[in-house]
Amino acid sequence: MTIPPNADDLPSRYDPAQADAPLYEAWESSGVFGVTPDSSKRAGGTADPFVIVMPPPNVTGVLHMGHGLNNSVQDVLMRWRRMSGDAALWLPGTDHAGIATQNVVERQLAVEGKTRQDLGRDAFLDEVRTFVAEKGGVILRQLRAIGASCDWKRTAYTFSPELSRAVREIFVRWYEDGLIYRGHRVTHWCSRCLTALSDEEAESHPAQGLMYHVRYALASDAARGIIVATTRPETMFGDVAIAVHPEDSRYAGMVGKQVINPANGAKIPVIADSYVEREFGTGALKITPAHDANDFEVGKRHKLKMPIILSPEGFVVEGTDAAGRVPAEYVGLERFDARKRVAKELERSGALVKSEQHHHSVRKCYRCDTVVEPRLSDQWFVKMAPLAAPALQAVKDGRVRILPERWEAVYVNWMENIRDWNISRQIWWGHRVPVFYCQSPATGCPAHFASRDDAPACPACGGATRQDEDVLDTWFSSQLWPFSTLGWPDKTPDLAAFYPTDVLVTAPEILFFWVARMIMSGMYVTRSTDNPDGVAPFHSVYLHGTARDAQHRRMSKSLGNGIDPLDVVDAYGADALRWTVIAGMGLGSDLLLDHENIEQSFAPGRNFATKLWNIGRFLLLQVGTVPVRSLSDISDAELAPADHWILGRIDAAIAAADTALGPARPADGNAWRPDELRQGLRLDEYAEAARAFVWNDLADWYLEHAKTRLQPGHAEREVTRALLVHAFDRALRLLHPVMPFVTESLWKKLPGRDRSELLARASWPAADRRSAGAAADEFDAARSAISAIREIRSDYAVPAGQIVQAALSGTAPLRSAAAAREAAFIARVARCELVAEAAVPPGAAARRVLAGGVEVVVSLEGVVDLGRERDKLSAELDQLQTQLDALRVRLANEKFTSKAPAAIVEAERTKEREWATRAAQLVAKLTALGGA
RNA sequence: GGGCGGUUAGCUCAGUUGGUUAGAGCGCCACGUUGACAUCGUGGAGGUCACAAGUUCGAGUCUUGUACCGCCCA
Repeated sequence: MTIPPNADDLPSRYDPAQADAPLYEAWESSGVFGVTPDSSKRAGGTADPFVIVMPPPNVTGVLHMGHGLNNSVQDVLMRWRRMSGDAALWLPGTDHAGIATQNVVERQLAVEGKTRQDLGRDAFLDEVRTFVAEKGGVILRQLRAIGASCDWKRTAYTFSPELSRAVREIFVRWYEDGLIYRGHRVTHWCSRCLTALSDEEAESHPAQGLMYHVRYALASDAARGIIVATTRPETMFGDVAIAVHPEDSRYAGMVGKQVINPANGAKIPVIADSYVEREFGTGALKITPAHDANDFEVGKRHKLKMPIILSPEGFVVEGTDAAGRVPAEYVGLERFDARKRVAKELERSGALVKSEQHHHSVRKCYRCDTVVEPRLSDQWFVKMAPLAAPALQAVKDGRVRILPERWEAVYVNWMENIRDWNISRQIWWGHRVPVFYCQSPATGCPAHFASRDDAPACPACGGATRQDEDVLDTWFSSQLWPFSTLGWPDKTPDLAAFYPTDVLVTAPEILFFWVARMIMSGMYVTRSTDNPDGVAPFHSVYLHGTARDAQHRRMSKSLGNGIDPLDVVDAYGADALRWTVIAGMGLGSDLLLDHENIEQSFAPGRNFATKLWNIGRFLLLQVGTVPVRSLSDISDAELAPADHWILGRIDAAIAAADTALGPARPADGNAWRPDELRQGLRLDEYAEAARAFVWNDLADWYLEHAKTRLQPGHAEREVTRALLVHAFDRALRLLHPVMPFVTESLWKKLPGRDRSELLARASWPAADRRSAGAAADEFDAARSAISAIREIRSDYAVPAGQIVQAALSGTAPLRSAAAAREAAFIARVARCELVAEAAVPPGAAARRVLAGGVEVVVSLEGVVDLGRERDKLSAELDQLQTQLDALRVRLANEKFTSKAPAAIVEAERTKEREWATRAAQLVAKLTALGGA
């Protein structure tokens, strides 16, 4: 005989601080998170692969709530699929984060008064590597604290030798395919980071600024002029023309004439270009080709000079083609100082017609918030249109779905208007552009060429080469993540087994930065003669919301409104954190957390873990540790109505969870069918379904009911023990993906369980279909009776300790008989004594007619207020009568009965009969109470 | 300026192909410690589904317009 645990072994609360870490250790050391390629169906195994690649956090980053949310979602999916028998791979890793990491190290150097240039490229890179070695990877350890079930052996890094090889490979392929080219054009330039940025990296921010209206006088006739509006008068030194619309009658006579730039006295032509919008501003534009992307295009069309008048650092200079254009007193002025000074000077000279407040947007560097400057330079670009076409089609065909749906429209809109991608950065930390130049170019030597090898010889003359100084956009390497992490460009077993992956879980902010580019590059590298479009790297993109505070502001360091996930883990446990983010976040909605009231945000999760823990505690204390009979060995005849009922509830909960989470992949293996395109990934609905089952069915009803049957010597004790353990086992399995720690902790303790077994590798539950509906309905009749008696007690404020007399009867004898069979249960939980109806004094009783045909009468001798009971019944009757009248009008309407579907009409007729019966019963009760 | 979404209970949100008594969690109110759990239990209040018009036997759900809020891109 096994000795049952005693209450001292089981405190009344789960203690995550003590229990969580050893559980994680047990999972990790058991290898349950690991998966080998040979288990995948694609590589000769038997299991469907299910793969998620983790959006790699910055290598030196630390965990914030966004990571907590992002990784909780992924872990729920991974644990669900792992339990479902898939070859489940969650591949973790980090991103070298070019500009961001370089900035951090540069700031450290700045404290010592040094710049990266002081150190030189090699020494600086050593400095960054040292920093990454010291600080890097912290976030991966932090992810373990929230329970992330990654296959850590495969931890990848975008700047590792292996992934760097993938970067070179695709660069060279694209270069050789003509998809990468050198472009001389205006790009966004960050004067603090000293690098060009992509369009996506220069974020628009609303701004309030001054719009200056400046008059450019005609050189031949100072009395005439053109007024131009600009927000950046400092760029006037770089003006090379004034452009008007060719059909604009206001300026018809001026085209071809010269005007004088009031900022520097230079004579510049008035040109006509249909790019100018006549309705906008004065209808005339100053053209500064080197410092505005649109002006650059105009300048190209008109073969204008492109003087650069700002230094890379943002100071006024006479740069390329600008000799003589900048008055000496402006040289060396910071751009915003120069703006003020130019404006002042224009005002003094009378050229400034007016200046007015103006709403516009300015673009800022996404890494340092510096206002970016459009600047002419030579950069490497990827030609996007050929790559975008198949990636757009894949989404339109349903080979890739984007959830929530509205982001799909955003994706389509972006892809249809895609612009070329500037991939070169003038920083040092990153993959160096693998383009080489001949050191002593002779006739026949290429201007440049791309190479997989370092220091290749010039292919034409065989001479020495030098490598391009620039490095690649950090997103250039992360776009390869779904296949570079699996060994591409080699044909590895991993790549065969796990590409394509399944779900990509991330935030909408990086839909273009990362997701779209992964689809494009993933399809590109998997093109074949059989499949010219290639294979998209995942079939589902799940875009989750943002962590925000109670005022809906994005959580951020600068606002100080963040919540540290690790603080939450310490105070409430990882399960509570996960519960809050999963249960609290509908598909696509933001997660609102009040940083000033952590308790309100995370207590529900902790409370639920406590509830679960106490169900387990009750079960272990009452059921003991002796193994229980298996459900399949118990005959239907041994099952009580309550058993049938809980078995039905289990099946319903499993079905609800499966519907909320799945399908895991498209049924036909290629594209989503329209009917399944928007299904699944409702993690909050899954969590709620599991919670409702555990709390509202198992704990509130079945467990209460079991208390009597578990008494030592009770004939049904063994069946009850078995059913309780079965139900709780199913509950723990269902909840494991969202609350892995407390469920694992409890599951190990269930009777008959071998301590070495892990819930993390147990099977996901499937419906038993043992529940007989009629038997379950009997238990429902008892539940209804209990609720009715409780309502009556509450209505009449019967003291909680007082036992009342109650009788069950009604028009549905079977149901009332069934309810009567649960008399002991009803009596105990409704705190009543069940008597014959005749024993209840008619004048001092409250009655309820229940939907199932059971009628409940509660004797309230000395408590009941007859008038109040009459009012109550009248009110109920009134409401019912109103609805019944409306129903009868509807049924009397010939248009309804003839046009509505027969099934609907029949349902309405059935309802009419039921309501009429119930109304008649209510009338009878009222009459009995002396009412009208 | 172009594209897209939203407005349902005090708060945050569900609400399937239109089917007629609109749901949940949290919060709120009342009562309560009955041997798993007060991080709990029992009961309750609370919504003319933003507004207007239309389609329909029937509209939270479809159409159009208005107001307000938000997102993406310029």
